[in-house]
Amino acid sequence: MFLFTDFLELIRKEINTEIPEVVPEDLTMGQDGYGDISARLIKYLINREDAGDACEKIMGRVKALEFVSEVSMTNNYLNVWIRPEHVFRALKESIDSTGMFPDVFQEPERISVEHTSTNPTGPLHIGRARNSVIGDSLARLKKRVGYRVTTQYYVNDSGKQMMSLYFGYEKFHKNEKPTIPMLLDGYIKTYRYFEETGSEKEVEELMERYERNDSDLISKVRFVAGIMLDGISADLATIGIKIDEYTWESEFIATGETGTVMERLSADLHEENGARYIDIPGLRKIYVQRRNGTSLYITRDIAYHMYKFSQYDHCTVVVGEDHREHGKIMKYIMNDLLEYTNTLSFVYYAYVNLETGKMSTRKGTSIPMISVYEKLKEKSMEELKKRYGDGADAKTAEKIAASSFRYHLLKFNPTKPVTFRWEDALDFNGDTAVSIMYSMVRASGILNKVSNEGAIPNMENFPESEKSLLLLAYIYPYKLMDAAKSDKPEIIANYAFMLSTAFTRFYEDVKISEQAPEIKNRQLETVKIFRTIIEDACNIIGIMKVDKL
RNA sequence: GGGCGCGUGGCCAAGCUUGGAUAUGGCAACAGCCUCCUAAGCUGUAGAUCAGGGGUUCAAAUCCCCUCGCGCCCGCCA
Repeated sequence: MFLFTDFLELIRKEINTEIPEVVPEDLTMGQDGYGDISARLIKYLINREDAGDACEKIMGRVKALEFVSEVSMTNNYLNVWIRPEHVFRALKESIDSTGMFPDVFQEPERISVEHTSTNPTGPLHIGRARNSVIGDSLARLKKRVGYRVTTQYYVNDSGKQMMSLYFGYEKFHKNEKPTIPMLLDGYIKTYRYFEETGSEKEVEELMERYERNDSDLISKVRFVAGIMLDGISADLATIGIKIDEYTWESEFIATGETGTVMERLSADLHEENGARYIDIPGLRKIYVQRRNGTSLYITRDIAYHMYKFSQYDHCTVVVGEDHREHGKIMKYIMNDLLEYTNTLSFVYYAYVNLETGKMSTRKGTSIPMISVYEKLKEKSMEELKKRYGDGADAKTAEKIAASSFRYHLLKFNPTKPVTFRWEDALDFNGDTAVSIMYSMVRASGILNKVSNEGAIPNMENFPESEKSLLLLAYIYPYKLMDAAKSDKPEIIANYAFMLSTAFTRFYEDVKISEQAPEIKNRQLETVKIFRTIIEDACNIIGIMKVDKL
């Protein structure tokens, strides 16, 4: 996966000669105020008679490592101080030779990340955008650690909501040239019409025709859905998200794949009044075919996953928390019933609420992602004008808007419900994309304005602020591995903010342009290291690079 | 009713997977810092019964049980 000098492993090897049970998780770096690296040995030492002896030996061995300057043993923790020049060199060598830290090599696994997959019944709203932001960052993260990644959007064009969209167009706007606002209007009116008439019969009929593979209807529905979908893709593009593959759910009906699903599941099928279901241990009956022989959502989703498994070794799906049970069922069906060895994982997120309550496209209470983006752009432009007057750059405002939007939705643990507040979304201070971008701009400013005078860099006298920055930069590979392993892109978002803060402290602490040439040259390299890593991390979480702020 | 998720300073979060040394940040508040590589920044002060109770352990924000509060799911919908 990664190729880099692993100081933690080198220390662990020395510890293992005395305490073989110590695992990588027992060592932490730069996480607390004790040593640069700390090894938690208490649980191995507590019942050991020769603990003192073992510690003495470990300290001697670790101290002898070339990159270690000091060791101590406090409260059964081994604290190790690192010579910053070794960290500096490890970072610099990687960046000089490969342009990145850590260096990566390609993994053989092919991974699919499915995200967004919203019914194309309206523009992307901020709730769904949370899905997109998480999914896209996850895909970028998996790519960064070496996987071959494809992003996917599963277009649900065969359910009640899609039929309602089509029905709304036919009933309220027939023969007009369809546009997104018009379709949305028809959709909202349709739901009101259902409420007034107390019947959804017309749409149910359409659903049945659709299920029966009525090609004329399918092409008409697809046409209407396609207009909405183009709008969604355009919305996604404004925040830097491109989806590699769109798969239409109706395909699986048209090609007969849902029939294949029934065949493959035949050994596990039960029948009730002509409908078919499977039993999931500890759960209710899960119906996979209606009495009238048509397929259900889960049937088509199984067909979709059979397709995905034919192309990818691992599939990750980002879905709302209301799909938790569905996810569990899918895993059981794919791995236990259909006996696939491909792996399937789900990332669940809680919905975005408004202070006034829930969002709903059909009730017209959702906030479109694009309107938040526009407001962000507007506010960025105001701020830029304060600084540059007429020289304010609209492209920069767009990048600020896209980055801020993404960061705002990504930085929190997806399991926590978030309440969208305009004042928070439009804040550019503190833990925000802008302050991270600002640190990059400052780094670039230094590199552009302060020149290297050719002296041999001094490898001593690292100020604390520089050392902290280097140590934090150095733990990037661990953060990447941690985030990729646990499907948590927010770890990278939190890290990016920490790293940018460490840089800003260094920046405030040391005036690089005024340093002696041999210090200055080293510190310019430190800035370059920071810029390389922060750009790398920002690329994963979708924060864009700007020249000026 | 059953299942799942969440509960950390006034507000918003990190930490929980793998129990261990002073619970980490941001916003808001207060006090400072721009003739100096961009102050959308930095420094400092104040602010926490880690929802409550019980248990396991030498050690619990972290693991287990119970209670409370909030959210989600429990369809031949998607």
